[in-house]
Amino acid sequence: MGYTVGQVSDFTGITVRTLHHYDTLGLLSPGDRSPAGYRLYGDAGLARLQQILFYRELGFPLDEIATILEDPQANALDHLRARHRLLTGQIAALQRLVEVAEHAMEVQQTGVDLTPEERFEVFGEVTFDLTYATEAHLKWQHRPGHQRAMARAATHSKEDWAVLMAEAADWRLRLRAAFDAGEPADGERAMDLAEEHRRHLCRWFTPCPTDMHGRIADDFAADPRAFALLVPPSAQRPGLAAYLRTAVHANAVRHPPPA
Amino acid sequence: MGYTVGQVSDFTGITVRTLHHYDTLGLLSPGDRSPAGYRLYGDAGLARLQQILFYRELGFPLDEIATILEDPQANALDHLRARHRLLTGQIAALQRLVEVAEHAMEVQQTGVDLTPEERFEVFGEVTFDLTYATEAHLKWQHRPGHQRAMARAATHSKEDWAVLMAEAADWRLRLRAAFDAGEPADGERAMDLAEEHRRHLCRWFTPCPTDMHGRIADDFAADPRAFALLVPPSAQRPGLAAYLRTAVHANAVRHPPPA
DNA sequence: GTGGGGCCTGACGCCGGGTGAGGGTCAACC
DNA sequence: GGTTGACCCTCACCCGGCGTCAGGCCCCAC
Repeated sequence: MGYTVGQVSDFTGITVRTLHHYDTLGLLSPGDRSPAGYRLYGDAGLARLQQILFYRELGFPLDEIATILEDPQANALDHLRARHRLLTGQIAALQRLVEVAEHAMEVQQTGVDLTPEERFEVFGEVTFDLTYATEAHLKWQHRPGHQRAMARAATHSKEDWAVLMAEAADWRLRLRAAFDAGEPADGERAMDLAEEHRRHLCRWFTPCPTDMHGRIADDFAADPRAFALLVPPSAQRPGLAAYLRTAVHANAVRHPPPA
Repeated sequence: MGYTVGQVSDFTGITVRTLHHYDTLGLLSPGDRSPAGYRLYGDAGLARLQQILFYRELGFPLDEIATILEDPQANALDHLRARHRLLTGQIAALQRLVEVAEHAMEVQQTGVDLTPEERFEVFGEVTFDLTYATEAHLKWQHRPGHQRAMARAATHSKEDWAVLMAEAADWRLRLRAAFDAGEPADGERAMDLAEEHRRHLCRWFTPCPTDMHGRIADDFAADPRAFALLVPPSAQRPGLAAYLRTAVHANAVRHPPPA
């Protein structure tokens, strides 16, 4: 009379090892032992095991299950409430992560048709920092133009990217030359470069009125990681991002957005 | 030149031990060592660490992070997709658990105002199997009358429960007596007992027309755990649940529900 | 030179078991 | 009554992702 570990295992789907484990923990001890030392579980044991499995499913740690079951089930309610809070918290956390993963995937789509070698050819030193790009994506997702820019970027072919990046590289050289030559940030040459950048964005990513352009330049000046996507660190100068920002805003004043 | 573990720890919030761990795993090795053997991390190390933390947040195991980072980021997208599926799956599982927890809490509310001693006094041998009760709650939640019965049960005072359980105990004795005496299940005495049970439910839990009563009796006959809530195992007879079921259905025919 | 902080390596602990190794037990069949 | 194969026992190490000592070196300031 009494079920052996194997039988209990067959009934419940739980492994024999788990029964051993619960026995050594004192969580579920067999009611009896056969002369040969076999564990023998009675109906009470099975009932207790059901309870254990119930709480285990809800994610309770084993020792907490033990206290719930030892305690004459007075305050199971409190434990359940706590678990409920914990579970909903975990759900919220996971949902945030899902969102992050989705944005990361969207970011990763950029240039997805390129082979790794091509990607390296095209993006070169402007390495693709998934960490930051995803964060930025999350930050900017509600800003007008961002979705559109991402969508357009995803459709660029390898040749598009090559042309685009060549233009950008050339523009970078001229920006740095102006900066090094001491051209004033609100002077004509700097403003022309700002305007050129704005048109670059319009052509390749999204229509970019001067006010949007201003916000983008603000981001570049505020966050080095954002600026690094435009000008690789090795090609930067201290103050270059701020210089560009000033030029962009000056250009916006010179060339106000169409009404 | 290069940051020590403590400095990196300060920047990133990660612990020193974790840096050691990642070093021994080969996941993030310091670019250099000081003459004294101190680990020194450069900018490349910090960048890599950022990536690691990004993927770690998403729940990637460390070895998978290693392969993602070693691989020239070709198929990070595949990994992200897999992770996305996994995360959404986890969310769904947790939501099921939350539901279970909610129902368990509702069940546990029954007689919540009673102290453990009172609960024992009142429920006595009809022990409260949270496992089964929660399952039943989930199964029956969309059945009319169930919500109402739970709500009413939650408002019963200790005295209510005492009266209720005494009535039930008395009824159980008479049911068993009829069964033992060989009274036919569709005979008058059995039908009277069925009708008495129906009125008991009406009075204490929810208005219970004969068709609802029939479904309840079906459950008792189909699931021993359900029947155990009405008649404790020690007081049962083989076939008693089926006997009651027949009586209830016979009573429904004799006493059809008001149109 | 000495005190206090930071750094090193090495090793064990945690949770919920999985996965053996090495050996006894049980029922059935030859 | 011996063998086979399925079952059971205990003991003990293994996983991941670190936390947490323990024991000892390094470095700077007083």
